[in-house]
Amino acid sequence: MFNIQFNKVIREQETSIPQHRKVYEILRSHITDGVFREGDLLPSENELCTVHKVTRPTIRKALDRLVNEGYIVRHQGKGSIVKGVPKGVGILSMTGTTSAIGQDNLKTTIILKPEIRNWTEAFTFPLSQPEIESGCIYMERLRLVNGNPVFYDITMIPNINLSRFTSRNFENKSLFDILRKYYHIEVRGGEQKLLAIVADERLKGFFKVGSGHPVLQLNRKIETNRPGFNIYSQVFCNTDEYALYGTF
Amino acid sequence: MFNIQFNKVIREQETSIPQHRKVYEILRSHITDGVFREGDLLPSENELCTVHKVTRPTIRKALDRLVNEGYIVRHQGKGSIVKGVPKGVGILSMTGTTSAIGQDNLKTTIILKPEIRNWTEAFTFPLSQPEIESGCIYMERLRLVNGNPVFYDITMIPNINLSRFTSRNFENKSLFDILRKYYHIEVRGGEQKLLAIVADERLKGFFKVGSGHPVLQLNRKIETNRPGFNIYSQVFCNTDEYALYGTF
DNA sequence: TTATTGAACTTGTATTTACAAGTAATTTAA
DNA sequence: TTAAATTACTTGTAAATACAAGTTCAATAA
Repeated sequence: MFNIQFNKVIREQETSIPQHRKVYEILRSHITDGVFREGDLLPSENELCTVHKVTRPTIRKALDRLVNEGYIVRHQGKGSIVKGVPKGVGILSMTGTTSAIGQDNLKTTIILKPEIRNWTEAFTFPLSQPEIESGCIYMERLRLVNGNPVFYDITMIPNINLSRFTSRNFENKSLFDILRKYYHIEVRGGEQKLLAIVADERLKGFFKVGSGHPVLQLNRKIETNRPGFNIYSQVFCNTDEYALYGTF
Repeated sequence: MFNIQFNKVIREQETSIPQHRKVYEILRSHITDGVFREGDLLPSENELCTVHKVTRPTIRKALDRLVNEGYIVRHQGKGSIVKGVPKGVGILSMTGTTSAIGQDNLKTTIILKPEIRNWTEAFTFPLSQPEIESGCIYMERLRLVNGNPVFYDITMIPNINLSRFTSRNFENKSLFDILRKYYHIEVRGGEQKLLAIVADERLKGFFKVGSGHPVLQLNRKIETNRPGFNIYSQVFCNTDEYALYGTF
């Protein structure tokens, strides 16, 4: 009796992260890193139980999340089959262009290095008082897919507790990876507005297109695990070659 | 012992739908129908247990899904708070324009009544052999929001076991409600491609816009609970007045 | 009166147990 | 040899139990 208590305390000292979440993270990384590949059969729930030293409901909670996010499908009687990394989930239901396209074909040119600015509004999204007071980090980037300029995005982040942020290198790196790795900021969800516009002079220059060219515009507010810390971005896409793809 | 078994058998004769799903459906409909409104505190999990005569894990599974779909948020120590019907989830992560906009402001004009056609492809999505062989039901509609033409959509559905389908009335009604109600077909998920185009002659006429007007184009494949039965649709949106809105 | 404590709620996590139901391969009977 | 039945897996559902942890409010002590 006392032993169980004791072990629990020890475990929570180590992490305080719930078991089902840890199992989820492990399995997820095994899929993204290619340990499990598309079509593979995951170890059975009971096997996972013994490996991770938890019970079935805990394993199932981890698997539930993987199903929800599209990493696996489950079949009664057969097992859990890896669907792979939800590819196209990309820019519509995910957060960055990097995760949408994949790092290989994506090159990033910094149009405007991160700098600190004042703001009162972010792409039609209203700001909270703390957000306004802390100011924002402003950045402009052009993304090239296979050498062609496809995305032009403006990012605005509240300047709260982000030491050395403006001096980091964002070329060919995911902003969200950096936020996760160095600042423990994770994306929880968000909202977006989508519209079709005609390229203005600036966009015509970036995308190397003529007059009257249609461009897809995305305004988004991205919510994080840090309450009140939202990331705002405006993305313009030239969809001539690459349509935006998403699943739901 | 025997009694428990017995009750279970009876229950399953009645429905065969899992308890957590039934609770989910009830709570969901209570939110969509306005029994619970935005900001309301849902009955506590224990209260729901006694009301629905199930245990907490079952209730929690139902609530989990409501959280995932954005109907409620939960706060430890406080309770479950109703967020309302996920509005903007609309056209980007949901299925129809009706559910995106709401029935009130939406009027539908049938441009081309449902008719049976042959098909070999559906908006760049490849078709399976059974789908090709069964033919498709083809339909064109124009949707007006507050009197303005905003959506023009083409729908293609495999002609499998849909008796009296072509004679049904689709004006101001959700196609997906009809499929759910009369044919027990439910949407499971789907994929979509998004791009910005310039309005052609036909679209210029529908949307009453001039030359060079940008239009948002959506090609989507919608998967259902009936294996191999997919709905294909192509939606054109005039985003001048109404930007597409979505959450993730 | 004001700050603090504590009790009574709420949801969050986790285990244990049991059986239902689908799948696949093996064994058995024709 | 072939078809049917068995068995040994798999995931799906559900209950009963326990405690952790956050919230709220009323009772208590300063």
